[in-house]
Amino acid sequence: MSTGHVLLGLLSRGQQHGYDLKRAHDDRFPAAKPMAYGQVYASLERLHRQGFVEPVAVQRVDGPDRTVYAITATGRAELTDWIETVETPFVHVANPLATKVTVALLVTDTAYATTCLERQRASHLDAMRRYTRAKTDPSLPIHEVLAADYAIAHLDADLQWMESALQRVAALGEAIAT
Amino acid sequence: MSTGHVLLGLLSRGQQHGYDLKRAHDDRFPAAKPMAYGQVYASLERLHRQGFVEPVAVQRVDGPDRTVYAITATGRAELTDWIETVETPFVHVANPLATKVTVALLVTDTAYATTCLERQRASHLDAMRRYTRAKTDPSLPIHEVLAADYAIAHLDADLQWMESALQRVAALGEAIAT
DNA sequence: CCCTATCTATTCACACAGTGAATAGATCTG
DNA sequence: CAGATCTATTCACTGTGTGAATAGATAGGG
Repeated sequence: MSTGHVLLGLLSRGQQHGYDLKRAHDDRFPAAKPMAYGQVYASLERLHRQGFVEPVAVQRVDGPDRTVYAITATGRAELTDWIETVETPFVHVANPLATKVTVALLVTDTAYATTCLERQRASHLDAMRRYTRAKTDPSLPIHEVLAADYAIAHLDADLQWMESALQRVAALGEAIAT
Repeated sequence: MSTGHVLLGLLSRGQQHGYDLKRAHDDRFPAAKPMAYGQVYASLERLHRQGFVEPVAVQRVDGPDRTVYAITATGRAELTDWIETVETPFVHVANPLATKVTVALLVTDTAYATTCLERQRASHLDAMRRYTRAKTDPSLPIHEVLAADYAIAHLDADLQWMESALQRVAALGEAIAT
């Protein structure tokens, strides 16, 4: 539950209510997808149920009620634990490109799968160019630079995989036909 | 709904019931996470509700009832549509490594975040070595080869990103402190 | 002055995705 | 013939996320 941990991280800097948490998130993680309000309150409820977070006040200032939450000692422990845990990459390799190629081979033939892969490669190359160009802007904030770095590196990884896959589509097709 | 499309793909080869679909999936996607039975039946129900799939028979041969499903014309259309749709990569860049680094910087300081990143790097290097070694086995089935290729390419991408990030942790920390 | 638009803050109903255990008939094996 | 195993499905539950609805407060414009 990454969103939960992100909220805990934000709360570690001081108590806040849901609305502000959403805005703090979108502010501090500008490259990430904006958090929906519903998501924030649902996550807070889960965190509360787990004892990681506690409502400390209900204020009514300039508007509707706001419930202010604070991180608990347990929550802090959970948070540092999460930060210190090394993410184990790829227990099972979830490869959406391979999934689609395999399904394409199930449904039709090698030529078709090849075409789809090639179109996907073109799209990736295009995205790659966009991110590379974006990075030339010297005023780009650091978050965006790192986001672009990440995108470029992984687009390149996908491209490498697609090259490798294109060379083996025929063999894959045979493996599937049997 | 990738699982739904995979099921449609399997059904495009001929009608089947849930139990066999699960086994066909695990067979044809050996690198993927095995599908839980519950997931299969739930997905079939969703596909049915959407008109992509239809129960065509209830057999009772050598055991309990089995409901056989077949793909519909609509389902076939949906399937080829999905296959032909190019996946748009990274509308929003979801970068779990960056998320954790940012949260680490919110909670503590640059040195701490650096340590976490370095440990993550070590773990990635280790995984990289494992997959590289696995690939030396000449009898490795093609699915596994492609899975290893994918894993290696993306582990490398992560490693590249981590190098880049390590050089900028200080700057990131400052951006966050403000 | 009041009407509407906007901002603040939360809630609700809903959908999808996935897990683990339960159920239950049939067959095999000692 | 008792228990294990295989076949096939269902159930209750959790987590995650979306979009719309609700509702109070305030600011600006005709």
